[in-house]
Amino acid sequence: VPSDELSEERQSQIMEAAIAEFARRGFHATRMEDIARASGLSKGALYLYYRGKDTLIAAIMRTMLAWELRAARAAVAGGGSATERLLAIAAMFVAEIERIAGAMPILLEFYAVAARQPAVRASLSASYVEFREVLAEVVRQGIASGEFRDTDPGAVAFTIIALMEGQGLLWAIVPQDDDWRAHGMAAVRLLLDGLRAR
Amino acid sequence: VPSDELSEERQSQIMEAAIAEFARRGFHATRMEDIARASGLSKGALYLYYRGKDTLIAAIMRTMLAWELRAARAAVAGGGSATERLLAIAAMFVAEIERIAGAMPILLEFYAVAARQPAVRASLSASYVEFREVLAEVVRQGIASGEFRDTDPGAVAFTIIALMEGQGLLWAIVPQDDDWRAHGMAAVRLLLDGLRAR
Amino acid sequence: VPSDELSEERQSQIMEAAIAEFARRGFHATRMEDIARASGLSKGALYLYYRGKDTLIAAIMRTMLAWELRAARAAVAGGGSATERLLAIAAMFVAEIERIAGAMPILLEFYAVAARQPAVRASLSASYVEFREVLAEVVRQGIASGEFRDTDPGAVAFTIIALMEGQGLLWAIVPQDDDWRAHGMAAVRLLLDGLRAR
Amino acid sequence: VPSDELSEERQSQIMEAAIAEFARRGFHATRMEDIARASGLSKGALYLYYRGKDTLIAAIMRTMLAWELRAARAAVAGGGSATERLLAIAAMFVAEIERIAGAMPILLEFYAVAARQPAVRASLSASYVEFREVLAEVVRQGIASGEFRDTDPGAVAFTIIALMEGQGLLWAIVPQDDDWRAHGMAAVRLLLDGLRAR
DNA sequence: AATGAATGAGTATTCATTCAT
DNA sequence: CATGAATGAATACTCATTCAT
Repeated sequence: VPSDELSEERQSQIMEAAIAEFARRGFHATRMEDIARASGLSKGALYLYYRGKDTLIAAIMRTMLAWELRAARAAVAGGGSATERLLAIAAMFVAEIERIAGAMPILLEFYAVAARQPAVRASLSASYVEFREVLAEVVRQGIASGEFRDTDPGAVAFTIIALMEGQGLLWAIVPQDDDWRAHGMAAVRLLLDGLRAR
Repeated sequence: VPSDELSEERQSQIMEAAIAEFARRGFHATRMEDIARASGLSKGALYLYYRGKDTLIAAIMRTMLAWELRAARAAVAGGGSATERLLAIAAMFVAEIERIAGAMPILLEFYAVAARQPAVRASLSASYVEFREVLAEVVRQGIASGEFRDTDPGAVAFTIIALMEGQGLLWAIVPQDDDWRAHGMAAVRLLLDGLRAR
Repeated sequence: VPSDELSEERQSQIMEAAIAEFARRGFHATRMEDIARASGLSKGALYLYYRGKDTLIAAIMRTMLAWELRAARAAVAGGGSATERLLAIAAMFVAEIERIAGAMPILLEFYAVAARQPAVRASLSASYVEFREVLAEVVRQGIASGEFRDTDPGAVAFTIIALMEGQGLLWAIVPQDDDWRAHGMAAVRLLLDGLRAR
Repeated sequence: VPSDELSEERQSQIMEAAIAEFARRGFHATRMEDIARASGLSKGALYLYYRGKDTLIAAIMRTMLAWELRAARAAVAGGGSATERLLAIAAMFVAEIERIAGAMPILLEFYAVAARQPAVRASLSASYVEFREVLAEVVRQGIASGEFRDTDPGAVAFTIIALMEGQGLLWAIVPQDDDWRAHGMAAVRLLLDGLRAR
């Protein structure tokens, strides 16, 4: 089990190849040999860096989750009014979906796995809670500043996340709608309209 | 190759067992023998009524899709104002999610499959389009009656569907939140608030 | 287990269908259901008249063997000189091969089975011995009458049979040669020339 | 997918085991696991060197065909009169049959397969034509040298081949006759007697 | 560290046979 | 006699994983 800091390059080399192959064929239909070939390494080398296929899948899940969280925090960190920050998050989400377009099927398989494996579900759930808290805080600030009317911040956060996730889902299934980007943002504006103090 | 009207009872007998097993273990981890045992039939009998595992999965997908569509149409068919009818749809959706609670993991695997198989994606996509049209029509009526302000009906319909799907997704992943039902309806009310003419 | 004399018509009904199917697909690739369909009976009925697939195959073998033997005896029974009678046998053989053309692949599978199963080989062997004796007797008469020179009748009989069987084999494999019939008879004439007293 | 020159040793290792098992039990009754055990390799290794059972069978057929052709050419290549060379071929054939004694049932199954599969039949047919041409040429030389009387060389070649094949067939079926070797050669001498110029 | 040949557990599917009606 | 739904044993093939080199 190599541990050189430098050869963790191997790990991402493998993960990159794995993501590509998993996206193309799915977790189950992708053989370790496919990943080996795509990574330019040997089958045996894969097991030098990951304990096995399941471990590799789990590592990918962790990584993708980290990406999303990082992006979300970055969006919230930006300044501006509560409305502006929520819009920024929405925009980030839409952009993120487009960025990992090819890997989207993996996300869906990820969810499918999570729905069944408590351990996987737990980490996903944790990051959801964290994300929800981030959003709720923004909403809370909006209410405090008189920008939003008085509503349950948790419910609003839940709604936004559900909306974003649902958009990602539809995007993966429905034939690429040109209106996709517009619809995504329009959806959030509708929400914000409902939220605005009158 | 039995084809008696009466023995289509076998088909649902098998499908019922298959849904339970698939939900518990997933498409791949479920062996035909598991389904046989759960259905009280023999392995061979399964193949008397379904050409194979894939065919069985496809049949389940079709059936679940049909359930959803039927429920949606029923909800819209109810009378009342546009707002009332959209709320009815939302309530139906929440109820439906609870009804098929155990089968939810199947839906996620269903999406995962759809994201990769054009044929599956096509039917799912078609039912999405149909559903969107149903919702858009309600929105259009709401606008005509002065109940809603003037917005893009298609965008609103897209938003509602995304919201519903996202809720289902979160529901499957996040530890059963007691606020689930409340959140789900609150989310739609937020939307309707944003939609209401002022 | 029906035993009416009349319903042994069923047996030939089944055997006829079985021969056709076996010839088309081979012993192994033919399913009992194929035979049932071809015979116009139900799968269960087959087992009313034959204990099983193997029994049916054995019955077919017995029947085909009986055909050949009957034809051989008929040919020898005809009058004429030894040469004429041997030619008659050869002609009969050629005709027989053409008659059962469609069933020829069955004969080859028959041999393949016989080469491995002692019981099957035994009956085939017995009929070979009998046939050889019939031929040897004709040769013996030819020698006694001064028509043939003095040779080992058994060796000649063996030769003729080998020649006939070999012709059948080649006929089944080699693209239908138009010269087939001519070659077959020419071969025997060559033999008879070698046999003739000088 | 090993391809080293060295590890084609594996291929013959497997083929050798397969021939033994196929001869004992037949193509169909032999399971891949039987071959694996007999070869001292694992089931998986078999598929490393042959795409599957059918491929393995086809390879064996090709190999056995090549053996026969090589032996035939070698026999013809020997010098001597036409009569001597034809006798050499016959002797070679008899020897060859004895050499592959254990594999004879495979040859019969081979023929059974060939009678049904055009592709297999084609290669067998091609080698038959080639062999026939080799023999016909010897006969032609014998006629030219005045050793044989004037006959159709093709018919003679056909006759010899049929005789040889028929002998092999009988040998596989009939209880091992001690006279076998004598009969085989006697049969050819009869033919040559018929052929000799007078 | 890396390789890739070897392993063998795991499973969908087929089909001869049975038996309740 | 006849049916055909039901059974379950049997098997080719795949692929994650290991380990000698």
